[in-house]
Formats: sequence, C-alpha cells, structure tokens
Amino acid sequence: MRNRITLKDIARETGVHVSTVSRALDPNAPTPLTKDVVARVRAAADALGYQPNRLASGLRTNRTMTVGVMIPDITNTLFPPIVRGIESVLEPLGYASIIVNTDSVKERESRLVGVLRERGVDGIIHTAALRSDPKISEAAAAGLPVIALNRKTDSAAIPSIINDETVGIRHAFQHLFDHGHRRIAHIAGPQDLSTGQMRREAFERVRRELGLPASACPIVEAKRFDEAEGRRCASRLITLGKDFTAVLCANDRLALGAIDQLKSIGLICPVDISVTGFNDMPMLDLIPPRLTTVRIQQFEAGQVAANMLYALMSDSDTDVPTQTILPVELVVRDSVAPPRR
Amino acid sequence: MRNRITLKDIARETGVHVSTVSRALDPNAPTPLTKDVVARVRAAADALGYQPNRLASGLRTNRTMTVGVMIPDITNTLFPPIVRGIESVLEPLGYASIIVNTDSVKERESRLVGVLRERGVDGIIHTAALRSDPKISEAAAAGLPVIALNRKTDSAAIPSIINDETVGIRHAFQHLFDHGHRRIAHIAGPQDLSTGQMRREAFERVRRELGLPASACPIVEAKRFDEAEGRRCASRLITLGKDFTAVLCANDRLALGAIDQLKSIGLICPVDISVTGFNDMPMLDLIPPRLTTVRIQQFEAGQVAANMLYALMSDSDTDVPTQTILPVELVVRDSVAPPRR
DNA sequence: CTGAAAGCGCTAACAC
DNA sequence: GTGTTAGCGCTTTCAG
Repeated sequence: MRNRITLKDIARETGVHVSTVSRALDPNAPTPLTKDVVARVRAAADALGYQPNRLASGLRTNRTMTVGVMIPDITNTLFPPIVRGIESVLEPLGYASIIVNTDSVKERESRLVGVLRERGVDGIIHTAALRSDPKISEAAAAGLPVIALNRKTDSAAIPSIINDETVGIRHAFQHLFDHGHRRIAHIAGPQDLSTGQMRREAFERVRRELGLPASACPIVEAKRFDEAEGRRCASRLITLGKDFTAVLCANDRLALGAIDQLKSIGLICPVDISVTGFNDMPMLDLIPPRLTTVRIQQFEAGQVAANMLYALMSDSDTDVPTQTILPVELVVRDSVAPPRR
Repeated sequence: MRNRITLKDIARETGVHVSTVSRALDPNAPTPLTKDVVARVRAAADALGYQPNRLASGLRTNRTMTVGVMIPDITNTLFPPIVRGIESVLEPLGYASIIVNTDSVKERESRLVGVLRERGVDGIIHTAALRSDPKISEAAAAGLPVIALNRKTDSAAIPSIINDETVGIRHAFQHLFDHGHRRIAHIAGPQDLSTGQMRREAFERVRRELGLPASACPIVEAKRFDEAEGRRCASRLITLGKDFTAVLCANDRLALGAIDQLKSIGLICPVDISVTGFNDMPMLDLIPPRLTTVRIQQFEAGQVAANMLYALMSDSDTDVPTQTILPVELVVRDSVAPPRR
C-alpha cells in the first residue's frame, strides 16, 4: 500500500484542481463539468490506476460503504447462505461487509458492535440478536441503521425480519398429529432467543388447539441450538420417564442430536420414534434419516434484510416495517412415521 | 452515527490539549505523561463513551486494523472453519475482517481485490487464489502483505500455505491399493487451481511408484470442485468404457457427486466400487456411505495464515517462509472395500 | 464551469 | 510533560 496515487497526482497530471478531479470522478456530480475535462480526468485516472481512498472520503462524508454483519457462528451452515444473500444485494451497490461471529455470547456481542462502529460501518445486519442487547439498541438509537434478522430484539426501535415460527410449528405439529401421534415432546430452544421462545409458545398454542393435554406433550429446554444439547434433552426426556411417540425439535441440530441419542438407547427414527426439525439447513437432505423439517428462507432472508438496510442507509427516515414475517414451508422427508404403540 | 464523541470533546472536558488526550489514550505512548492526566483523560473518555474513529487514525497512520479475507464461497463448508481460525488469532489483536466471496471467477477476484484495497486493509489472506491473478500479485508487489492459503499462486512473491497434497494422495492411493484395487480412476480437480493440479500430479507419481500402467488408471478432469462435476466425471468414465474398481477423487464434493451418479447406474459404494475424497469437510461423517478421505487442517490452517500475515503486517521485512506445507492424515471410514471383480 | 480553502478526527514531529 | 502545528486524501461550501 505504498505510494498510492491520489487525486492530487491526477490533478497534477491533467493540470486541473483537485476539487475538479473529485467532481469529474463523481458519477452524480452536483455541479456540471465540461465534457472535455471529465474525459481527460477519467483518462488520467485509469492511466495512473487511481483507486479512491474510502477512508479519506468516509472521514469527510461519514459514509464508508461498509456494513457490519453479525452472526452467531459462520460454521453453522445456516448462516453462509444468509451472508451470501446479503452480499448479493449490497455488493453490487458498492458495499463491503465486515462479518463478525458473536458465538451468542453477550460480552462478545457488545464488544463486536464496538468493533463495527469504530470502523464507521454505515449499517448493521444482526442475525444473532439476543433478546436484549444494550449496545446494539444504543447504536440504533444513535441513528445507525440496524436490522435484526432471524431473531428479534425486545427493542421495538430495531426493525426485525423473522420467520413465520407459528405457522412452521403448526405445520410440523399437524404433520405429526396427522400421522397419529398424540404424545409429542418438544425440545425447545434457548428461551433468551426469540426463535426459541416463539417456537415454544407456538408449540403450546397448537397443542391446545388440537386438544392435547400438557401432560402428553412434555417440554425440555435446550441451552444452545446444537447437537450436544439435542442429545442432552432427549436423554432428559427419557430419564424423566416421559412417554412420547414423537419429538418436535426447535431446530435441525437439536433434532439430529436427539435422533442420535435415542438411537443409542435402541429407539430408531422413524420406526420407533418420529422427529421433526426446523430450518432445513444445508446438506440436511443428505443425512439419514432424512429429516422432515420446516424450511425457512435463507438466501432470500439475507436479501430482504439487505434491501431494508439499504433503504434505511439511503434515507434514514424511510419507513420500513417494524416487523417482517417470512413464509416457511414444511419439507416432508423420512423422519416421521405412524407411532408404533 | 450522529454526534460521535471525539478527542476534541474529551479535551474540552478535561482541559488538556487534543494531542495530550491522544497520547493518554494510546496504550503504548511514545512520550511519558503524568499519571494524573492519564487518569483524568481515561475517566472522561469512558464517561462520555468515547469510541475512537479508526477512519481518521487510519488515514493518518495508514493502518486500518482491518484485513481482507478472500474465499471462493462461504457456503462451501470447508471455508467457515478457516475463517474462524483466522479470526481466532487476528481478532484478539484488534483486527476485523472483510470477507469476500470470489466464486472462483477471475473478474470477481480482481474486482474484490480493489474493494479491499480501497478500504485500506492492512493485509489479505487469499484462500481462493487462482494460479495466476495479476491484481493480487500487483497488490503484493506494492507492499501489501498477502498470504495465499490452500492454493498457491504461481507468483513466488506471495507466501503460500498448502496441504501436503502429495502425501495425502499417496495415503489414499495406497489405501485403495492395500485393499486390492489395481484399476483406480482419478477424478481430478480444475487444473487452473494449484490443488487440482498438484493432486493430479501426485496421483500419477504414486501410480508409477506402485507400478500401475496409465491405462489402468484413467483420469478425467472436473471443471469445478463440486458435486455436479463429480457426477459428470463419473458418468464420463463410464461412457468412455473405462474399467475401474475404485475412484480416487480430488475432493470430497467430487466424491459425493460421483458416488451418487454411480449409484444411479447400479454401482453401490463400497460394495461395487470404492471411492475416496479429500479435505474431510465438516459433516462428511454424517453422510452415507461415510467417506474415507484425507483430512486437511482447516481451523489450524487459518491460524497459521493469520499468524504469518500478522508477522508481515507488523514488520514488512520479516522473513516468512515462501511455502509452508501443512500435514494431512487419512481418515478411514466406510467407502473403501476390496474390489468385487 | 472551475479554483481556493476549509475541515472531517486523528497522530506525529517539533517546540517550549 | 504538554501544547502547537501540520497534514493524511477527500468533499464541499464559497467565490469568481
């Protein structure tokens, strides 16, 4: 990065003032310029291989053309498609993304908001929002455009984009019910995450609607949305002596863990027990028993969030909906069968 | 991002000069300051909630504390662990990462180098290097620290970190050989990628070492490292009338595609045909038939690259090795069995 | 239509 | 020890 060439260099080269160069290079110049000057400047610019310094322009304009994307963990296959969806709309618009992994740890989450703000990001897409995070609300309150994706914060100031959790759970539940299941356990997600909470609420609502007693539908809560917790919760259901023929899991990874655990005690999915997931994460269809699950939008969700963020960044008093609910669909595969007993 | 607190604000508050504030806040201040002043400044700083503006300091110092990470595609599960490995060393050091996806498209790759340079990244880790990319070499030549990971560029100016492709292929080949295979096909990767090329060369070398004639070991080249190409190549081997009892694939995704294609014509892996992969990508162990493959370092590779980049960024004339070869190991699972015929 | 000049927030000589 | 000053590269009034 030595000897970068600057506006000054190309000014010297063309014999016009730097400010003129700046204007000539600005596609939507506020003031009209002579065609000739513009042409000469442009020519010189790419003859010299000019590259604008966004730090300098950002310092001046308060726009860095960089956004922050906060996710829990990029190794979770659910997130890469979302990231690419975001990128697919923002990159053509000239934005680059700084991606940070929060690991769903409050302290990291707060610190990383700082990392992003220090770098003057023009906006943040937050796909990892804990239900309450002071730092991010603070940033939003300070006027930084923020969009919450997949989860929503309790703070109403942040527009959120979520999946239709209720409909998703209803589909899964109904699907199990239609196959004859009447004792359906729920492995719920962490309750400090809106997804975990909303899916659990939906589970209880649908259970009531279908006229099933709470006792027939035990619930255990996972601490994280991962396979290890799926195993732990499955084993907990067993040791608690719960009686059930199906397990509706709050996400795919919990389901995978649960299936594995149940198998280890001789309960094979789907013959002995039926299981459903949520998300339809990538590659899920390759892993046996191919899981019946609720597909949420991934790439498209990223696009929606990015478009909304762009609207906010372009004009901070645009109206974007406080809450956007994305459609989900049931994907029927092989993990549900009629109950054995 | 309105009304950010600046050094000026905290100078006013404490009654000292901005430069003094700057020094007081700098952990490794070049000049000694009174304890009292430092304390007062620090106190005021976090009372006001000061956040440094890295744009401004970057403009001055030419260091943005931001690095660029170029990968082919974040949805390829091989890359997220690498990204986290990089982050695990660079983030504690104060660096943030701008991640860009090249899709292995030359034009994108070049453009994205520009995106990164415009933002004044302090260095670049390039895990997607096409064998020759003028822009990146140009950047390196201009003094920007660049590390190539997983693939190497032909330009010797860029230190590269690669896997021990030769040993990996040797292990896989030998493993097939030990199971009795003597007619082993190779689905090679793209030859404009160093991995594809090196693995293919290794395949031929080992074949000769084992005394197998070229005719017994047909090779077809994939255009991309993906499942679709794996299918196409497998089908090509069949239509060419090649006779083989095993397929050594240049990566896991090619192997998965090949297995699928062969199954569709009634050749079941491993009973009718043995297949090996390369990389041991995440979740591979969950997908049947569990693939025997060569495990490369992922998270650790990211760490190694990051440490090397850091060395370069801290002191541009540090000596880092031009080429670092990371160890690989054979992971034996279920996709290899003795030949049927 | 173009030049001059100021200044974004910060750091780094250089004074005192 | 701390204040003064200049300037990183750019945009944006304001003149002319």
